[in-house]
Amino acid sequence: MSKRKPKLYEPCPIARSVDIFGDRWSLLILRDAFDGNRRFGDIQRSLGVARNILSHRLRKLVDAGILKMQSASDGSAYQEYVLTAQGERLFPIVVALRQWGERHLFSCGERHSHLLERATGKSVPLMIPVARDGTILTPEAAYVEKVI
Amino acid sequence: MSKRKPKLYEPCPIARSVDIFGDRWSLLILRDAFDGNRRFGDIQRSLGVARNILSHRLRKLVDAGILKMQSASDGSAYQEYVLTAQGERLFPIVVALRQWGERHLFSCGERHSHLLERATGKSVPLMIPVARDGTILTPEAAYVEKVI
DNA sequence: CAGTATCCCTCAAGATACTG
DNA sequence: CAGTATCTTGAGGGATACTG
Repeated sequence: MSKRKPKLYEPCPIARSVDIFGDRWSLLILRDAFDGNRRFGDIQRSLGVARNILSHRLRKLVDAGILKMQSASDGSAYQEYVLTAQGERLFPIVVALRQWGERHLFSCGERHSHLLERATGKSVPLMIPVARDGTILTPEAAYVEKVI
Repeated sequence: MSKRKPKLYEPCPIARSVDIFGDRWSLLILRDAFDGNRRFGDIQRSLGVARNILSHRLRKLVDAGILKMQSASDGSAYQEYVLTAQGERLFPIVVALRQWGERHLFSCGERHSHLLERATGKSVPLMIPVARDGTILTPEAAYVEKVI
């Protein structure tokens, strides 16, 4: 990601999203946030990322309104990084990514982590786009209306 | 993404997904694929990406089983890049990304593209994770079972 | 048109030392 | 512990010329 174009006016929501998460670590930081990892050091150890990089990414996510800093809940003097309301709404993306990965990125006997419901202990149902009439929305049944 | 750790055994599906799309262009290429953009040159112009980079990304996506090359449908001698079945299952991720971006990355009067249903011309309902009992699955109601 | 090859440059990322 | 500062490296990316 160098020598980037100015990125003047980007009318595609996906393009703007990629501007925020389109790197090696941001989505993993968000995964950790949903898993309840709030402290700098915990995230750093969990990801194995260099601390200066983590510092940059956290700042970027805070600036984007996805995370916020607040005083640590355990009374220590330090800060925690927690999801904002806007950040919590990334849950569908994280779930969709995880479900796709669970299905397609592991060979048959290979073990991997699972997303489960706390209430039942069973796997979360596959998330699928639904149309207004309640049927499954296939890619062909949707289209993107471009702005002029 | 330099000096990467060997990435020996990565048990998290999101981490593996990020290994595939965790860059500036792959998600945009997939967006274009869902929009029906199949030709190298069309994608290149659409994204404004350098051709050598696009070449690399396309190969990576083909290697990952997300895209496949096939002869052009218009009878020309060239190839097209189209989604595989596995690639089509990325639709939820692309939709979730787009919906989140539509909602959070544009200021009030700012125009942006919209995802619509072909049948009705209306916007696609917001995709939300649902639990087995049919209720909305909140982040707190789910957890990740790690492998040992 | 659809790429590949080459060159160059920037910056993400890593390692480590340092500060409050 | 939670970062910041500094240095280094190399991969990602851009531009362009070239080939089938």
